Amino acid sequence: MRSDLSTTSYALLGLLVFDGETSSHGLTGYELKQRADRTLRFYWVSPAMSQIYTELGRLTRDGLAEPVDSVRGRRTTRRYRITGAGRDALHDWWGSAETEFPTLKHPVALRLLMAHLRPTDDVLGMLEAYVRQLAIRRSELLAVREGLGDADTLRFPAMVADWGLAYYDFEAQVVSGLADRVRRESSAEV
Amino acid sequence: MRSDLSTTSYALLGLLVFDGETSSHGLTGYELKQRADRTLRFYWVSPAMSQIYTELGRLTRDGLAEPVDSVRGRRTTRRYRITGAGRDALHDWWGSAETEFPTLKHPVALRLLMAHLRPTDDVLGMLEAYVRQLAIRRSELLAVREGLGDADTLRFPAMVADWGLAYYDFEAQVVSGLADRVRRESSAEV
DNA sequence: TGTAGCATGTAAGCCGTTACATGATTGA
DNA sequence: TCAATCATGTAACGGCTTACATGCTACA
Repeated sequence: MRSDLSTTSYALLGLLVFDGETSSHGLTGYELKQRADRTLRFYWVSPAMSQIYTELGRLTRDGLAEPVDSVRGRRTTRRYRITGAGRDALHDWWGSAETEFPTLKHPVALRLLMAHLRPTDDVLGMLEAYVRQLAIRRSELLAVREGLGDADTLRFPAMVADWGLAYYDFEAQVVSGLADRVRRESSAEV
Repeated sequence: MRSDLSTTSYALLGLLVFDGETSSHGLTGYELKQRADRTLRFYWVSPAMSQIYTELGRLTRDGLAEPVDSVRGRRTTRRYRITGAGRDALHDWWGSAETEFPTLKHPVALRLLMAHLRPTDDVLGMLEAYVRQLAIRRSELLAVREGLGDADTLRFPAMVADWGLAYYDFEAQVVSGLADRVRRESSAEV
């Protein structure tokens, strides 16, 4: 019953709580990974499969989730549901632990910092590649957003998705501007 | 001479290359940590002291940095400089390894996702606390930006800092908007 | 019949943190 | 003289990834 979980544990518990509200009979580890890939990925992390199973084991040990084995053919799959204790733990975590400041690991910014090491074309190439990646991410997130619709139960996930879309737009705009700045300053030289 | 370093290693090597360009006699681990706190922190991570020393040991073993012991009083401090091989390794890394997409760990977004678990005031309190933290971060980064000035040698670090400032402004604006949305939607209920 | 996707786990190992341990120097 | 800051490291451990291992099911 000891509950001193990592934030990632609570994130997974959060996915289980949403599932619990739609009267399903729970999620397999595999399904949980898919949900994480669709949502958590954009503003937290999507843990590896092995990590998912490890966390489900821990949540079960702590009584925060419960497994139900269901047999289908000669195969037994294990579905997990959040428990009452799990709901309580999630609720408490939300309110108690102070909310840490976001952590950003930004390889593009890191490389740009040292861009004087490389010719201008390399720098522009990297920035343009990032803008292309942003467009892909944005379209993936847009699909998620559209899947959420305007249902009241999903208003907060929808807000988070909107936030993410705005963020990708912001990044694309800033990076395009930086690329212009690099182009201008390099042609001004000689 | 084996060089298969983590991105954090290259980030530190990047700090050493900047230092090398200003004809200093190198940096101590302690000073390197201070530089990381002023710059890397905002878009990568600022490693723990113990990590800094570990990385410096590795860079030295690989011939990418070299230590120079200087005695002052009864105290010997060890200053590190980047080597030619270190410069080459950094240059190669910049161009070779494909630039990964940024990773965001955003506890505010994560909590907002599950905001239906808590009363409106808790949600607003969290969002407002984040806006306050953003203002503090912004002012810290602004001080860094002003310290960079308009020198041509520091134009890329300046670009990155400008980007960061714009990002903090974006976040503050979006989160304020979300708070308004939460307020409106909660007063509309009953 | 074969392959892609569903499904579940263990083992090894990296990266990074906190805790621990130690001591010198500077300045109030 | 006392506290803050400078300075350097080791040990233990947590979180997470990749690699490894295994097998079922649906469908082309």
